[in-house]
Amino acid sequence: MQNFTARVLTVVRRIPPGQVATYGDVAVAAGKPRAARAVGNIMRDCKAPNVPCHRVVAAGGLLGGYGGNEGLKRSLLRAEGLEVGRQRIRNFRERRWDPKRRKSRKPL
DNA sequence: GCATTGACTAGGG
DNA sequence: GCCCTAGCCAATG
Repeated sequence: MQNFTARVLTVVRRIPPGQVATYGDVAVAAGKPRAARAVGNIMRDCKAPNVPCHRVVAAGGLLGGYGGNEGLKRSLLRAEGLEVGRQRIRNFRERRWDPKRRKSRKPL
């Protein structure tokens, strides 16, 4: 078992390109469905380069933030094939990462 | 250990 | 569709 932070980073790392997850989704995948806020705080640090923090957005498809460079976040997401509006992702529902699809662990 | 902060979320007006 | 409020959690001083 690792710290919540470590789990969150691991989860975010598993988000494939072209897809996005909300802070709440990440929190759920990390084991604490109510820690969306904490997830945001952890992202804020975002010191791990292997963690695509720009793929983590707010609920409803809102962009959320990006250390003050939210414009950059829009560009990155758009570059991955997402339809980003002024402050919301249009095809968010289609591009939302499915945490249930995490690594098929060979159910036997 | 307590108080404050913050890339959050859901609900009500 | 927008603004405000209450709840929740980890990190930091």
